[in-house]
Amino acid sequence: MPEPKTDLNERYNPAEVEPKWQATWRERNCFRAEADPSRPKYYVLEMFPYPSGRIHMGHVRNYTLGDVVARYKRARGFNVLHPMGWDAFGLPAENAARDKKVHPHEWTWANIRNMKAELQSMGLSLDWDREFATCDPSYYRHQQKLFLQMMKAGLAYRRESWVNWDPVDHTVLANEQVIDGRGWRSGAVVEKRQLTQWFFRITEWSEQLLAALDGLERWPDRVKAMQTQWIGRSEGLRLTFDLAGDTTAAPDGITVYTTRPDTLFGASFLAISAEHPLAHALAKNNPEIAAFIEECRQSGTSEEELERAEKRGVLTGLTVRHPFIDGHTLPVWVANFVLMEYGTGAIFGCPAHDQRDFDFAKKYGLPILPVVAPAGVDPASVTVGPEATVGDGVLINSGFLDGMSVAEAKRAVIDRVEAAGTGEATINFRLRDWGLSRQRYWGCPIPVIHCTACGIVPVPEQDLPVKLPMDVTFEKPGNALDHHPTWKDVACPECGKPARRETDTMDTFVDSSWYFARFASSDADDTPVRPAEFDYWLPVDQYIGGIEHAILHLLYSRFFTRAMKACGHGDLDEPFDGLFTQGMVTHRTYRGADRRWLYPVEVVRGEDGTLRHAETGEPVTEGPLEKMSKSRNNTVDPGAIIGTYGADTARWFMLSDSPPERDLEWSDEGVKGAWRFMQRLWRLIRATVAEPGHAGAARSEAGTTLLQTLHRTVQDFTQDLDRFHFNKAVARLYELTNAIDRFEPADEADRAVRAEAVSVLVRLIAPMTPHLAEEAWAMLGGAGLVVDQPWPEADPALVVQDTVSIAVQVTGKKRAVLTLPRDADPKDVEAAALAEPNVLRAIDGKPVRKVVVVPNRIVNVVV
RNA sequence: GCGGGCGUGGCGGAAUUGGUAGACGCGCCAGAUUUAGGUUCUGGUGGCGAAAGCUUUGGGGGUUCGAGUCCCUCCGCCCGCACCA
Repeated sequence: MPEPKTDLNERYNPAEVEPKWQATWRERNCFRAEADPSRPKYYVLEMFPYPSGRIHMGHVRNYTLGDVVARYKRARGFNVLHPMGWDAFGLPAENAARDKKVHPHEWTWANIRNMKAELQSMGLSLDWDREFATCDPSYYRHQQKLFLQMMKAGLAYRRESWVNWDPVDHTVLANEQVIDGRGWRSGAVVEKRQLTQWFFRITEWSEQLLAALDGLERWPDRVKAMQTQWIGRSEGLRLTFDLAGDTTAAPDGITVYTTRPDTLFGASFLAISAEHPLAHALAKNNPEIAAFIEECRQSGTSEEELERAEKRGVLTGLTVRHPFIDGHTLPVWVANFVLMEYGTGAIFGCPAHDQRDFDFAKKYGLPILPVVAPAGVDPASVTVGPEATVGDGVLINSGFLDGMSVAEAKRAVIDRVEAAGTGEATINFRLRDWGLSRQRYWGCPIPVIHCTACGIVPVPEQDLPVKLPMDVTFEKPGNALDHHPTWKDVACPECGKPARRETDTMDTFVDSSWYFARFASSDADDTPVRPAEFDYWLPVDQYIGGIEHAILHLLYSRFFTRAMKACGHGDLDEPFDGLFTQGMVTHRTYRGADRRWLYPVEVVRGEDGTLRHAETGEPVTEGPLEKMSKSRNNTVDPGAIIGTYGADTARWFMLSDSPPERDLEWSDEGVKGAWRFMQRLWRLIRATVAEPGHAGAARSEAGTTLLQTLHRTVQDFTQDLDRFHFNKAVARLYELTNAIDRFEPADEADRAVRAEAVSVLVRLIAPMTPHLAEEAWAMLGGAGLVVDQPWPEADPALVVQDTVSIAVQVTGKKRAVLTLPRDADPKDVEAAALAEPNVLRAIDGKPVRKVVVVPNRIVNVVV
């Protein structure tokens, strides 16, 4: 027998093993994907990174999850597409240019080179041949082409509107990019400005974008709920009130939107937004209104301020006629709580049944007339309470509506208004068109030319791409394209006279709205996407990324996919068939004596258990778990972890313990645990290689048990991978490893069983720790590479156990556990249960009223 | 306020349609190996109890032979949206 002791103590060395297998995979083009209609495809995609310079733990988690799926599906026989690229436009490059005097182009490409090397050290099964960066003209020229096609189709257009202006980043932001009144990137309080901007007509598909959410069965409910809310569909009535008396101020009347037409008889005023055109017109001759409008503009829009803000308004002096009550008029107010962006920017107020109208009426002494008697309240004795009542009930004080339910009354009012021709039933959406103009240099140029004679002229296709000029400076704030001395000067393509290029660039979310489609044919020169490859690879079967894109990127991509279809690119509505949103990677935070944030590596735990600074020895206070971020200094560098422990350890730790959709706490102990397991597997594999055994002879009972454990593990592990239960899958491999370790082979046949178990274990673990698996596969003498091995199949005959343990309860309390043959006769099970001394003691001579026998599970004796 | 989700040991977390609560890992305790640290191995580890046993899934109630799981109710936490008419 060989003496393996010294060999066994030899450590697994990832620094040597991992680059070796990465090189082998690369040399053999293992992960190159080719469209092949004869094979089932599987498209795995993780949200592509912004090239900030370094990868962070969030990337490691994201790409580990995706890589497990990609490698697993590959072993299951799918033709897998698993590409990677770079979301490379964006403001940080311009900030770097300003601060470090390096051109955004240089900065970005240097970052890409660095991050690519880091990603490659993770051993991801990526098809790098399809790589592209969105800042490359070979990508954005196609985006410009798509833009022009969308313009032609009426899906991209230019108009003047109120926009969100970020005073720090000096650019406009889309509604989706304003979070609680602040810019999503800069955090600056957003201002309102009136500018002429380019928009995508996302509202074209409001209804479809909402309805199709139902069909996205493999999307998290949370994300669908957020998009539903964002799209914000409501059904109501658009109704025009005519002015009473002099109608010159608004000859066409004032149109309001309401979802409660049933409460029309309870209306006591009309209110228009301070941004309403009528309010602006009236302000010209009414200083009070002008002052109020100015005041409204300056008041904040943050949640907190709105909470405190009082409902306020000024009278316009106008009155309108009630459509159903002859001779009844309502005053018209300008009010601070009416939004111009929603509905028509005007409402009728029914104080009894809307809390805001109620507050407003209280303040200004307006009538509050209840018109809905809540269920269970006598219609004859309805009183005005301290709050508005908003529920269902029976209509009162409402003429022809009296006695109807809310739903019936809504219908009746709509019918009558439509018959009179003063309004119509309307479906209203909260969703606004997507403003895509950005006053920044480092983005995709919008390919149009402004000509004083011809207007807006698209850049002719043969002139694409409109490239960014390289000779730009960033000393002045604002748009470097605008500051460029000559770039914008161009001859009009139509009349040839001097004209001016559009200097706005596209929102970087445009770049990421179709990159997944480009991956299907990233080398296509003449077209954004080649139809055959688009049809074969799309949709993405499994998309993986952070929840922070629940609305932004995921909604824009759904719009873009429809827009591409409308422009003749593919026949697809929904880009992502399955979506998985991972949790964040968190870490403890630490602060030094002067409250400054400390890096985890600066902190040590002393012998007395207290935390101290590693160098200065000053006391350190431990803060809460927070998302890893530079502002908290609680980041851990993936490069350092991979350098010390190897990529497989980092990957294994990412998959262990925490379910992938939840936050994961990064801890040193956890990483060490993962590292120990890598070493343990390594020893097990070496021991097996040293004593492979011979199959054929009759195996021991313990050997059979091990085989059964093995096949059950294959079955359960596979199921866990299918369900994204990676933490449970990891636990099953621990259990299998424990079982193999505990197993003491009695003879050559047993050793062969162990060798078989280890061989299967290596194939199961390969998607998670691919380098170790590859090295082990080679040592075990497996043919070819482990990445090319088919997925192990569980033998149904070996999955079932011969014996089962059955708990025996007496009136619900466990008193004994029986070990019996599987599927034993219930009568025999009952008899065995009633023969247990512990059971008899618990029965204590009382009459047995009933015995419940659940086959192979439990017996409950009721006394 | 509206919408989504959650509450299980010291910690992360397991528990098919209701059927042995606490798998697996981390941490901790004890022992062995090692010159020592580290590594590795063995055993233990929800709580109370010497033990038999009792008790335990945020609190309370219910349905059931049987509830972490279903129903009612209360409490607490997280996430998203929000003057959306």
